[in-house]
Amino acid sequence: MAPPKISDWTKAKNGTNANKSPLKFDDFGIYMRHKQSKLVEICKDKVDNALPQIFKDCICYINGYTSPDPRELAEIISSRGGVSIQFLNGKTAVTHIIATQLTPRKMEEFRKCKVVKPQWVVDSAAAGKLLPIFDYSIIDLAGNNMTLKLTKPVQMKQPPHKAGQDSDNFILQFYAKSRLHHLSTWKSELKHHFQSHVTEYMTQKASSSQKDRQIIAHIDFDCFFASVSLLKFPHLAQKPVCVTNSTSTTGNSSADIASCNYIAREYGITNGMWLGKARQLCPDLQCLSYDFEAYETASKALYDYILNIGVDAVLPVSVDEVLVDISSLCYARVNGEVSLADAAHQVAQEMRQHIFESTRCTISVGIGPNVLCAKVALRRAKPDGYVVLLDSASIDQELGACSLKSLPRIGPSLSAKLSQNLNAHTLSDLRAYTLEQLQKCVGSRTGEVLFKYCRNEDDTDIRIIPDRKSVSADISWGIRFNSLQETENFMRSFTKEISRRLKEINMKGSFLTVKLLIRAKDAPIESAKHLGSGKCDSITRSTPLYMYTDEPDYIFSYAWKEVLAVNAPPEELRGIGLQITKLVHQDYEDKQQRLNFALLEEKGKNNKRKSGSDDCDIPSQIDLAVLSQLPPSLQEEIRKRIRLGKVVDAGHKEIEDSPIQVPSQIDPLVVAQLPHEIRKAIEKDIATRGEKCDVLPRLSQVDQEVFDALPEHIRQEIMNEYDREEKEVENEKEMAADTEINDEVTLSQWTILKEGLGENISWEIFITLPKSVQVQTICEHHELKKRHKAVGQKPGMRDTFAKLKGMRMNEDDFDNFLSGWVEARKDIGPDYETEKVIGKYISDLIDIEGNRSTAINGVKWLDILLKGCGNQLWHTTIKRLQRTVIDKTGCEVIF
DNA sequence: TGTATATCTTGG
DNA sequence: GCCCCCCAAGATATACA
Ligand SMILES: Nc1ccn([C@H]2C[C@H](O)[C@@H](COP(=O)(O)OP(=O)(O)OP(=O)(O)O)O2)c(=O)n1
Repeated sequence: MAPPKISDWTKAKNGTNANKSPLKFDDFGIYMRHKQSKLVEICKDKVDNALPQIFKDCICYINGYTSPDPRELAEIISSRGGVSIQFLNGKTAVTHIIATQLTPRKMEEFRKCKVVKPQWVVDSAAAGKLLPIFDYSIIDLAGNNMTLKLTKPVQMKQPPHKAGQDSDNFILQFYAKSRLHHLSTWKSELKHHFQSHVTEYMTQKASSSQKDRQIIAHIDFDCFFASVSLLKFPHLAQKPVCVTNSTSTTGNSSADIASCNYIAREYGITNGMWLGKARQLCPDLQCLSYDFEAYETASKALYDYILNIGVDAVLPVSVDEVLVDISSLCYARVNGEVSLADAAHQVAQEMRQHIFESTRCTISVGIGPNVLCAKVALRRAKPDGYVVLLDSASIDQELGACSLKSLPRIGPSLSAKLSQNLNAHTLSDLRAYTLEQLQKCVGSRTGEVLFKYCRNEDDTDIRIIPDRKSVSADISWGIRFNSLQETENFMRSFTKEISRRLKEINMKGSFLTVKLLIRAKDAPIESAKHLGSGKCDSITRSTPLYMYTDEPDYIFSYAWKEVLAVNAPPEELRGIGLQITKLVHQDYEDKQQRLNFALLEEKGKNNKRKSGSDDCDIPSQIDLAVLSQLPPSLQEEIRKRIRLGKVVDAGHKEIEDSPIQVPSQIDPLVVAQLPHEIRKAIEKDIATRGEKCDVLPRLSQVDQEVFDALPEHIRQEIMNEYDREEKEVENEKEMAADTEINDEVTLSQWTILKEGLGENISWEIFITLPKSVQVQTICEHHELKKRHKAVGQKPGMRDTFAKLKGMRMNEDDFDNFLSGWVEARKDIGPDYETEKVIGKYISDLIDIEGNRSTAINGVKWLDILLKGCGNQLWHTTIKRLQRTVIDKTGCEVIF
């Protein structure tokens, strides 16, 4: 089965498609029940003792469309002593499957049974005896499904795919059957979907719902997988059931139970428990198989509904679980008769009714003023109910009594810590501690969260769905390699998989982390769970990729290097993970590249002509490895500009040593958007040459619009670069004394130099350079700094800044200026130039005018303006400005 | 003090 | 056949300046 996909998740918004459920699940459910009861009737009434009871030992499952139709077939069978069922109850021993054709999936499922065509039933009845099934089999003797032969060969008896030998198929099959993989993938897709959706809503709704008290609803299907899987086996609904991969009916199975119904829970069975243990608790436990498609369908019904009622914000928690802001929805219903709580009750009831009608599964709803309270309310509501927790008395009561472990963000580890160190088991236990005590015990951030929890507060803002920061794949099941070759086979397939995932979301990354799970020394060779990982040591190694990439072979080359570096025996490997970070959207990259080359051409026209050469100014040497790691398009550009005759091979291993030439003037924008590691490499190269070249473009050279279009983490990185440069200028005086060169460059001088030249160049290499180059390099280092200093002194002013600087502003003017700045750039983030001017302005306010309060209040105002803003850049800016004020005033505790 | 990466924790 | 123990984010820890 292909990885799950929610490509056509609803795009309906309130209005157009309102109340129009695309599903007819309600009808479907009724239809199923009807059908089921009809069949029972048939079985009971139509037994006819006058007919030969040829089917008396047969239990036949009629699958899908048949001719004669299933009803008629059932009649033939039951009237002759047989049992026919139209629904598999999971584990009943069916003797015959009656089907015209089977999907590969079903084929797999029914491998053990006799699968025969409907005509077998008809002919046997006519003959008055069971005919041999041979002529009626839909499976030929070679083991191929005859009816499907034309499309795709079906492997009937193939042994399971091995991770190290048939890696592609192993990975495919593993993920197709992994519920945790489905769960994770669904969540990612849902989050992505609602990321764009929410922004549309929020722009209008933010202001109104921020003022009123927020109302959050936490919605969750009851025992989701179990409920949905039960739809097809309604006769088991009153029995203890669970959903699991295991097909065995007895024995000590190590299969996970994904979900069990509430009847099973009475026996102490829980989600995630092994089937073997659950059977000990309840021998009568019924097993259902996964039905991922049906889970998607039910989930879609829920999310469709949520969108159609026009909520203020949606935060998907899982495929079956969602947090929604229903503030507007509730407030709109409030009038003289209807209180806010009444409105919340109505909304919850309507939700529950609608979802049951459309899915035949029950949801529970918890409603509260924040996520914490909604979650607690949900717990009390389960199963099949709802709880509204809006008045402070009941909130106090419910939350205080809550066991810590049941609260969001408090898992086994944290709750153990709290119980051991603070002897706290409920929120009211925790109330006795100060913020500082809590932080000391569990860390600053978590301490703050707990402190707020105790006061029924929770800052979680469900409107913020941050950008994706990583893409990863893990497998820690079925990993059993006999040789390094098998490990390599797997890694090749696995890098293909991660590449596929990157391409699927149109992203590339520039940083790789490899995780290896290695059998722990005290763990047995074979884990308790069949082909499981058992207890392992985890080793992670990471490396830059030197370019934004989604290419499987390229990623493999680095991943494999890391795997080899760990040097673990292949036999001991139990799990492997790949993670790609420092992501960019492919769109960005394309756009930027086009932009940059347009700019390059422009520059060529304006600047290069007068130097008399349209070639690069100062050709020089660069490590070919560095060049080959640049994005292909950039490589091409460089080659064009230096007229490199032959094309550089992408496989840089063979040609590592041959030096090529590179222009010293690379477009600053191109440099600015390169991954940090590459910029460092170029810096290193150019600095080592001792040429006068400023790798990091001056700030004024960076086009603001282009800068804004860059992904956040890159903008952040560029800003950091400038920060670093600035600090160096400040330190220059102290360093100057150290860099007098006499006979030898000392190591201490080197450590200082290193910073400016790029960290990758080693002392050993530097010392081998000719003295003249060393001197030149160091001189260059100083030159570089002086120029940066000059830049810092005359930043390019725009009109607004001139105003800010020249005008004698009062506090309101300043605050208005800040408001305007935030309003214009709230989403794209601050521009550094304005930030610098503001920084200078507040410095001057304090230093020259002695006006501390305007400076302090201005920065505080900025903080208030950006409360709840998801853009990290703004928060970094605020921090920096706060730091400026703190430094200038010498007062640490203002903010 | 901060930044960058490694590791742990959480949740469904 | 047994069985399909994923994956992303946030916080803290650690290393280094
Ligand atoms: N260890 C787990 C926990 C959950 N799930 C899957 C199956 C669940 O049906 C689904 C939703 O998880 P919930 O925690 O919401 O649990 P249920 O919906 O099964 O039950 P409840 O009524 O307690 O929500 O996620 C799983 O595969 N393995």
